[in-house]
Order: sequence, then C-alpha cells, then structure tokens
Amino acid sequence: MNGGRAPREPGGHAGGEPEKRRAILHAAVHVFAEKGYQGCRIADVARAAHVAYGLVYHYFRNKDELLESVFAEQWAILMNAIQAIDEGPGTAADKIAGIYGFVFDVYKTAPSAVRVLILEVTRTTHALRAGSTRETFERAVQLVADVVRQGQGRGELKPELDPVIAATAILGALELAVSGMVVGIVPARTEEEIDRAKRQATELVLGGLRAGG
Amino acid sequence: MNGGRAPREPGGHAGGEPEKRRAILHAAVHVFAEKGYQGCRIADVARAAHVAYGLVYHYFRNKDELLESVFAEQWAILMNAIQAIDEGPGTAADKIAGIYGFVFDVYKTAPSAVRVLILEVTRTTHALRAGSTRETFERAVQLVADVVRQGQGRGELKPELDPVIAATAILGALELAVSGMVVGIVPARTEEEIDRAKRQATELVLGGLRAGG
Amino acid sequence: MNGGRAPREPGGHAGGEPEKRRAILHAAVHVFAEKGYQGCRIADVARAAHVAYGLVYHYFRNKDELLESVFAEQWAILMNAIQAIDEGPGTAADKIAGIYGFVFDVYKTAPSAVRVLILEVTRTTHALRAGSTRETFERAVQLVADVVRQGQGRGELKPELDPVIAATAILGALELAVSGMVVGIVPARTEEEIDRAKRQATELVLGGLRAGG
Amino acid sequence: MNGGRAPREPGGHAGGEPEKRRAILHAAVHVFAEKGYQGCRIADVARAAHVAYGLVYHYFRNKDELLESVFAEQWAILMNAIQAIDEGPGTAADKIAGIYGFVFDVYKTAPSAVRVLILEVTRTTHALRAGSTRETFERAVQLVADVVRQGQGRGELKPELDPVIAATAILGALELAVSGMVVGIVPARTEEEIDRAKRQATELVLGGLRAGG
DNA sequence: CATGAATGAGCGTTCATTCAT
DNA sequence: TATGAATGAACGCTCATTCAT
Repeated sequence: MNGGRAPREPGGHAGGEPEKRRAILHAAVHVFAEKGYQGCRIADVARAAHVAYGLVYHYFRNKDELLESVFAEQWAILMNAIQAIDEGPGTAADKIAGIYGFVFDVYKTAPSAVRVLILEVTRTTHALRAGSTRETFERAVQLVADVVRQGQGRGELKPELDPVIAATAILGALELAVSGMVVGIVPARTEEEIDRAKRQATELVLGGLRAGG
Repeated sequence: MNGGRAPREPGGHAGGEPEKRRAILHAAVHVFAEKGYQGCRIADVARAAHVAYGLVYHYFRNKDELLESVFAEQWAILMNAIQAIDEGPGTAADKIAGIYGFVFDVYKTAPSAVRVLILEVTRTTHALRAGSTRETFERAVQLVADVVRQGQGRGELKPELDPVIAATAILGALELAVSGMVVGIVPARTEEEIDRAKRQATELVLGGLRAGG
Repeated sequence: MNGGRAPREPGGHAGGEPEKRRAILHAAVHVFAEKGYQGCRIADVARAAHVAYGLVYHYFRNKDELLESVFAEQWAILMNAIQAIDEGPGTAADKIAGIYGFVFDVYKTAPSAVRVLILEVTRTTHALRAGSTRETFERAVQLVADVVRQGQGRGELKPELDPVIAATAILGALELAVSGMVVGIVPARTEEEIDRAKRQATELVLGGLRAGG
Repeated sequence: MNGGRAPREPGGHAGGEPEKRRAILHAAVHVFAEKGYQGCRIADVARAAHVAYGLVYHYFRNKDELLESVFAEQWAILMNAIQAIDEGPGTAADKIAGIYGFVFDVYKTAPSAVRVLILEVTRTTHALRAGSTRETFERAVQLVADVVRQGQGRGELKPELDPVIAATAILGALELAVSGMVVGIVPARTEEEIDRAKRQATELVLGGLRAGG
C-alpha cells in the first residue's frame, strides 16, 4: 500500500489506528487501574498521554466510552488468549491451567492491565450496564464453560457440575486471587511469589473440578 | 467496634442507638447496593431514610465514614456468623458449606445486603484504603484461613495448600457466584435456583480442598 | 401571620419567597438584559446577586429554567398590566395607548426589564421552545387580540382586520420601537425623547386600526 | 461591500467567487436559520456545505465574520429590492406595500432566508455590535424613512410623523408578522394564508401612515 | 486551496461539606 | 437533635480556533 507516494504517516495513520488514539487508550489503562473509575479524570488521562484535553473527545464520545474501550481492549486480549488455549491441544485441566498461567504472567509485566481486567469488571456495573462490557464478560464465562463441557465430555471433569457455575467459580477464584495480590493480602512482590500464588490457585480450582475428586 | 458512631450516648430513647442513625444506615445499605459507591449520593440516603440532609453529617463525619459503617455493619454480621460456625462443631467442609449456606440464605431475603457485602468489597479499594474495610476483609480471610488450617490439622483438607490462598479462593468463588446471580449470568430468580447455585458452588470449592482429591 | 412567634425571617422566608431567590432572579434580569442569552453566565448572575455559585442551582434546575423564570416574571408583570387595562374603562384606542404607555414608562425606570421582555422574546426560540415562554407570549397576543375584538364590536376599530394579526402588529411595532431605543437608533436618552417616541408609535399604530381610517 | 471576502480573486474558476465559499455561505443561511446564533456550530455549517472543517476558516476569519456575511448578503438582497422599489414609480403606500410584498414573497420560497433576515437582526446585538450588521440595519431604516419622507413631501402620508420612528414601526410590524408565521402564531402553511397575512399587515400599517387617517 | 487532527479555554452542572438557626 | 439553605471546588463536555501537511 501507499506505493510510490511520499511515505507519510506523521501524526496520522494509514489504514491503521491513529497513534494518538493509541496513546490515550494506553494512558487510560494505567490511570484507570491506578485510580478506579470515579477517580479517573479525563484530564489525568490526557496528561498521561501527553495529549491535549480535547483530543480525548475527538476520539471518544465521552468518559464511559473511553473506559468501555479500555475494557473491551483488555478483554479482547484475554479472550483471544482463552480462545487460542481453548482450541489448542491438551486436557481441560491443561487449558484451565493455561488460562490461569496467562493471566498471572501478564500480571508480572503489566499489573495495570490485569487490574483493569479483573478488579473493575463487576465494579462499574451500573454506569456501564448499557455498554458491551457485560456481554464481553458473559462471553468469557461461556468460553470457559465450553472448556468445562469438553472436559466433562472426555470424562476428565466431574459430570454433575453446571458448566456455567463452574466457569463462574473458575474466574471468580482467579479474580480474587489476583485481587488479593493487587490489594496486598496475597504476597506478590517477587516473581516467585506470583508463581507460587498461581500454582496454588490453579491446584485449588482444578482439585474441585477433576472427576473422581 | 463503634466506628464512626457518635461518642456520647445518643438517641432520643436513652441507652440504645438513635433510631434516626439506624434509619440512615439502613437506607444507605439499599442506596449503596442500588447505585454503587459513586452513584450513592448523600441526598439519596437522606431522602430514603426520611431524614434531613444535614442529619447524615450529624451522625457520620463524611460519605466515606458512612459507607465504611455500612460495610462494617454488614461484615460484622457475616463475621459473627463465620465465627459462630468456626467455633461450632463439624468438619472443615461442614463449616465452609455453612458459610456458603449462610451467604446464599441471606441473599434470598436481603440481596441488597449481600450485594454490598460482596460486590463492593474490592471495588472502592482506593477511596476506602485508609478505612477499616480492608482490615475487616483481611480478618474475614484470616478467619476462613483458620478453618482451612484446622481442617488441614485434622487431615480433612489437602495439607499442601496455603491457607490464605485457599481462603481467598473460597471467598472469591463465593463472590463471583453471588455476583453472577446479581448481574444475571447465574439464574437466581426462584429459591430453587438459588439453592442449586449454592450446592454447585459449595461442591466445586470443597472438591478442590478435600484431602486425597 | 407568624403571630406571637419569634419574628424570624433571617436568610429564609415565612410562606413567602426566599430573599436569595429574589436576589438571583433580580440579578439575572440585568445580566440577561446586558449580555443576552448566550453571554449570560451563571457565574455572572451569582456574582451580581452576591450569592454562591451553587445556590443558583439550589433554586433553579438549570440555566434554561432560570431564564425561563426571568421571562415568566417579567411577562407576568406585563400581562397583569395588560389585563388590568383590558378590564378597565375606556375605548380600545385608550387601552392600546395604555399598554404602550405602560411599557414605555417601565422603560424609563427599568430598561433592563423591558429589554428582556421585548428583545429576548423571539430570540431564544429554540432553546426555550419547550418551556412556557411561547405560551405566555401567545397569551399576550390573545389578550391584545381581545382588545381589538372588543373595539371592533363597538365600531371603534376597522372590522375587516384579523384581530390576531392586528395584535401581532401592535406588539411588533412596540417591540421594534423599544428595540430601536435600546439599540440606539431611536433617541431615548431623556424622558422627553422617550415620551416623544411613545406618542409617535402609539399614534402610528392607532392610525392603522381606527375605523374609517 | 466585500465584507470578509478573500482579498485576491479566488475560486478555481477564475473571475468569480469560489464555489466552495458560496456553498459555505449557502449552508450557513440554513443552519443559522435552523439553530440560531448560539446553536450554529462551524462543524454544522461545514458538514451541511460538504466541505472540510478548516475551509470555513480559510474563507472567513471566524464565526462572527461568517454570520456577519450571511446577514450582509441577505440584507443586501433586501436592500437592493427596497432601493429598486424606492427609486421606482408609485406612491409611498405602493412602495411600502411593495416592500412587504417582497418579503412575504421571499418567505414563500425561502423561509430560512427571511428568518435570518428578520428573526436574528436584533438578537445577536452584543456579539455583532462591532460588525457591520447594525449599520446595515440602520441603513435599511433610513431607506424606509426616506420613503416616508417622500410620501410626506407629496402629502400622501401624515406630516407629523417622525420618519425614523415610522420606519421603525413599519419594519417592526413586518418583523413580528413574519416572526408570527415562523413561530406558528400566525398561520402560514399555504400560499393563501401567507398572502392573507401580507394583505392584513400591509393594510394595518398603511392605515397608520396615510394622511387624513 | 484543502483537510481534519490537535488545542485548550470556558462553562454548565454536580455534590460533598459547612453553617446558621 | 434536627433542618435545609449556602458554599465552592471539581470535573465532564463543547467548540471556536489553529496548525501541520
């Protein structure tokens, strides 16, 4: 594309996403994670993104839409990972362990992202109810429920469990484990501590799911 | 605990807690549950309590203290229940089942209370960090962790689990299960549906904890 | 009223209108007249009323409602005057002259009020369309149209005129005469100049209305 | 007049006014008439003109100048008509009737234009005070006043009337008659209704002016 | 000429908190 | 105790204007 023309792509874009929009979204993740929904001011995001106040409103209709986008993006990443794990090889236990592994690994390098992902999901219930957040979350539950169903079909997991409730518990345990780290109840200062928490949480939830438990 | 309570013996009724204070607290539970932290305005609470605006500030230093008190009260109820269950007879599994049973039962008659208890705990992290909420929450984790430790001591639960992480997962699964009901992912319209969700969630988490799983 | 009780009526009221509300409304008339709808900032009104910013929103839902109230009040005064003139004695010509006289007289002592009354009526059409302004204006037209009808009934005014159109013209001529004074096209610095403009305008419009003209 | 026009011969078409500038001006008339001064956003005009945002600022220094130009253009049309009528044959009454006729006729085919012409004249007083609008308006008044003077000189109109005040009333009655149609007080849905309103208004004002009334 | 991204001051509105009674 | 009027800082959003290309 753009063959022969001047190779411009300055402050703008060329079929892709404007870099300033990226910067805003990127900054929003951190500010949002740091200060929560109510404490996350547009001015903070703009400043963190080294961008003029008004530009936020050039790319996003309003605060809700901006934070919805943050949600959507973070969840999209997680969803892709879950789906890839889901469609890949391995037992149901492997896959669930894989999901846990992914989230804990991301936490090591980008705790803010995980924080948004996990901590704020249920939080802003009302304000964002109309948005796509809830559907996205439901889809995640369904995706994990599918993993459970497959595992039940292969006789790996307890057949009597309701897959949706099981999926809820799987993600719930994951959420509070990460919450615990974020809040400081569960120690997670070193990589080893994080790995330890990961192993424990994984073991715990898998123990409840395995057939013949 | 007496957090935020007026120091001198208040109330027009001598000896007890002033009824207006009660009304405010009571109203706050519902408004808080209904609208969340940010959406919960002092004016709403006062109106719902059929009390003058300023009276809220007579009994509570500020918004945070009011909502802290709501937390504290709801958690106190749960803590007492947990403690009673803890100190009572039965295996660790019985006790954990008892805790789950208690929360789900309260949900049947007072979903607002549970909503506050569960949904808002991690939410308002930053705003309330200075307050007693976190300590209360930690104490709950420790209480459950004690149950786990006791169970491990008696050989009922897997000895290799970190009690704190286990407790975190126990409450985490509980949280998201209830969240699921509140948000509507998990069906909970009838008493039977709620009981079913309770059984499933209990089974799931206990499966992960039992020794020889 | 208030017999025997402590004669309090401090910053408050006693069955009447709070004085601060009065002050805000009073200030709004001037600021509105001075700067027009768009230029009239809430901050200006508050400052002019020697009142805190937020108090404006204590008494008025928003800017539109405030300015609607200004309209309503000014028009109410005019309407009362018109109605009194209408119901009083005299020929239709006397009554129309009376209305003109009233408006020009008010202009001498309170040009701001007239300015709001006249200049801004049609102006903020869209913003205030939903409000009561238009209905009020229509009522004024009807009231004047009634005067015309009565005059036609008594043979004083041309019978072939549509009373509504006549009323529209009567008020229109009045409006632009006053507009002319406000804007400076028609000289109105001294009381004499104002009276001269009044006489001329009255004569002009009456000339068009009188039977056998 | 050339107010606000790009100095050098513009347009891709050599010799005339650039068509984009035309489009902007044309669009501005409608948006302005539709939304009023404050509601008329540059973005709206640009969109309606199918032109890039920034181009508006290429042809006009700022919003005020754009809307001044709209005024100027519309008034120029009216002024030319008035002047032609003025310099043409006929009595003063004929000429005034001609002016009324012109405005009402334009209203039939381009109500937006008349709306701008009439409704917004006095409105934006302050914002545009520095501009040429007022002078233009004053010139219109003078032009009509000249017609009155001529009529007085020929003994057709009452000699005792101040020509300026008379002109003010003539235009005032015209304004409110049209305003009434625009706002909906005076019925103007069919051509017949418009014509009826025209005749009534004309008769009314001429009745006030004719000598021996 | 033409584009539209980028800027930032300005303003309406909310709402926790205080205060006079 | 109880009331609710009064305060003002804070923040979301708009939109005229500029600028780089």
